[in-house]
Parts: sequence; C-alpha cells; structure tokens
Amino acid sequence: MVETLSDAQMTEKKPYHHGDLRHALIEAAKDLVETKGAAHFSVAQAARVAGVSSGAPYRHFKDRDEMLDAVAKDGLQRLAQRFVVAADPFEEGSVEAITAIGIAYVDFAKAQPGVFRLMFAELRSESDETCAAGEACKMQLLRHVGAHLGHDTIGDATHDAAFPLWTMVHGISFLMIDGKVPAEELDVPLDKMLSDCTRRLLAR
Amino acid sequence: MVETLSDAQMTEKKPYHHGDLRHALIEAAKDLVETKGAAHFSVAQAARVAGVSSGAPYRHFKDRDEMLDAVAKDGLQRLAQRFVVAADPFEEGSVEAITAIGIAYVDFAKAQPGVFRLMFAELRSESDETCAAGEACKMQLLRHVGAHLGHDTIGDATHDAAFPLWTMVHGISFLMIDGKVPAEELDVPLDKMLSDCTRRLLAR
DNA sequence: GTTCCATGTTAGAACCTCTCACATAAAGTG
DNA sequence: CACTTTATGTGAGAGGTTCTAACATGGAAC
Repeated sequence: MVETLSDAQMTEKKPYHHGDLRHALIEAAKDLVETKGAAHFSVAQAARVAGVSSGAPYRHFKDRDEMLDAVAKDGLQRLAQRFVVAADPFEEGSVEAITAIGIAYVDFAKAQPGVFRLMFAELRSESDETCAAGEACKMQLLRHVGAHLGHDTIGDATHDAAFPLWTMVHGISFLMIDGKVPAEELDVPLDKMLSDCTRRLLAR
Repeated sequence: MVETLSDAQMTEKKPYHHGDLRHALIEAAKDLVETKGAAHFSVAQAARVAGVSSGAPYRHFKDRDEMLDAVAKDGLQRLAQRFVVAADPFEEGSVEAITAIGIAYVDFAKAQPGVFRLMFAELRSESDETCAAGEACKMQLLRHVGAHLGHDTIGDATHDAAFPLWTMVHGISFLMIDGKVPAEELDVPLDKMLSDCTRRLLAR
C-alpha cells in the first residue's frame, strides 16, 4: 500500500524526483500512526519508508504536526465517504440510515484506531481543510436527523437532536478502542444497542 | 503549584537531594501536558521546571511514557474523588446522583482537557495501577446504576445499562474539549441535557 | 563512625526536528 | 531549441530530545 508507484516511475530506475511524494508520505505516515501511535510517529521514519532523505518531507509539510494533520484530513474524508455508502441503502432520515452512520463511525474507529484518535483527539490546531472535512462528516448526520424530524432546514432543533447521537457513537468508539469496555460482550449486539439508543434519544 | 517545597527544604538552601522529586515531577508534567499537550511534553522540560538535571527523572520513571502514565493515574484518582463529592448529596442510585457523576466527568474534561485526553485516549500500554484507578471510577457509576435498577450485585444488566451513560458523557467531553461542538450553545443547559439523556437511556 | 544505597550530577550516544545551501529535472519563455 | 525559472530532492548540521552510564552526595542502617 505504501510503495504505490505511478506508471511514470515503473521503469525500474529510481528517479531524482519521486513523482507523488506528498501522497506517498501520507500513506507511510498513516501506516506508522496505526502501528506505533501518533505519539511515536516520526517524520524521519516516514521519509525512510517513502525512500527519500529526511529533509524531503519538509518540501511538502511545514512541520510534523502538519503532516499528522494531513493524515487526519485524509481519514475524515474517508470517513465521510463511508457514511455515504453506509446510509445509501436506507431512506433519508430513517432510523436505519442514522444507525448505519453510527455503525460506520464505530467500525472506522475499530479498523483504524490510531488514525481515528488522531482525527478526534490527538490533534491540536488542525488546519481549516481538516476542520472542513470534519464538518462534512457532521453535515451528513445533521441532514439525516433533520429529515427524520421533518425539518427542511438544519436549525438548532436538529443540532440538539443530533448532538446526543454523535456523543453516543463517539463515546462508544473511544471506549472500545481504548479497551475500556470488554469488546466481546457487546461486539455482536452493538448494532442493536446503537439502534435502540438512537430510538430512545430521538423519541419525542 | 509546581514549586511546592516541603518544610525540610524551606531553609533557603537548595539541597543535593530534592526530597520529593517524584511528586514534583508529576506536578510539573501535569502543568506541561495541560499547557502544551502530551504530544509536545518533554521529560527534559519537566526536569527544568522541577529544578533538577535532565537525568534525574529517570531515577523515578522508566521512560517518558511511564511519566505520562503517572500523570494519567493521578488524574484518574482525582476524578474518582470528584465523583464521590459530586454524588454525595444525592440518594444512592438516584437519577440525580448519576447525573451528578456525569457532570463531574464533563467538568473535569473542561477544566483539564490535556490531562483528560491523556487519561482516556493518548496513552497506550498503561500500567496496572492506572487501569485500577480507571476501574475505580467506573465502579462508582456501576454502583449507582445498580442501585437505580434495584440490583444488589453488579451484573451484566448493570453493565449494559451503564455503558450507554458512560459513552454519553465520554463523547460529550471529547467533543467539547476538541471544539467539535460550539460550547456556548449548550454550556448552560448541559446539566439539563445530561439529566434528560440519562432518563431516556435508563427508561425501561 | 563507617558503610550502604537511594537519588542526585555530568557526559555522551543515538535519534529527531527543522533549516540551509546546493543539485537536479521538469516546465515555462523567447 | 537554448535558457531561465521553479519545484523538489540531497547532504550537512544546529539544537533539542530520550535514555544510559559512570561518578557524587548525603541520609539511613549497622
């Protein structure tokens, strides 16, 4: 996954210029964050994985934090895409659609806990683009909750209703990946729990 | 807060031995984690704040992670204490008592977000003692929820009922300290929201 | 009073972040 | 097409960091 080369570089020779180093570095950083955690991630190691010198990354990222920010942004964009796929089979605003988004959220956390932590907790001073990617995720939930409530615009009532739902899956995700709750005892009925809680919290 | 000296050291002279360096280092680390975040915390800086050489901390902590672990453990113990104080005025197992614990949880997160993140997200491979401190917090919630349900022992039903409540306040806490939700719009009615959600999630 | 040893200090190896001067190749320009 | 400009990579290096090791100190135990 890391050593993806564009066709131009498939000629066996390692050229002076990488071709798509920024992308390669993000992929390398993603893997490192996942395996070692953001705290033990180093720019130098990402550069080694990508096969470039330790100074090269600084042509693409201002500093270490900006590199991690890029990984977070990538993760948030992938999460938004998963939301679309998850909710697609269900009717807009249905409890099923909203629950599906919640399950996608928790599934992402379980599949990539390192990146998930980075996305939602370990990153201070994130960039505008990363904030926007997060907002895009939030918007999808708000759209469905708004539709559920029968509102045609997203106002305070929608926010108020969506907030407990979000905190719910957010909390579940963190508690699970941090091992604060034994996963075996609720891994199977997780979807049932989510759907049950969603109904309770949305009830008038 | 950091430069607390024991009476033995009040004699103006800086002695070769600190007296309670371990404690002083934890206090210094707590402040640094809070102001700069765990990611940008350094053992060397904590040593400077405590007024000792950069090698001294390693007499008390195996490595940087163990030092951060100590800060997390301290935080969890203080959180448990806050739970006691918060729930004390209310009847055991009452919705008020359970809500008070939730509010104490969120308040701690808002007051010390850096340490809170460390306690619940940024720490991999925490020590047994730190786990135990976390369990002590959890136990208080379980005790009240068990009493609420009228159970005399804490079993699966208690766990199942407590889990959504915990995820709730856990999620709220993280979303708030990460600025994912505008604090002004729910800071005041937070206690009402918590109590409302608690009732909904505990309803049969 | 002497010894022991927990807890300091200093020096240093290995690593990391980030910068700067320089190298290279791709893209624009006349 | 030659020529310059610009983006992107290299290498060396300053300064900070983690952690170790040999040495220093002084309170506690004998």
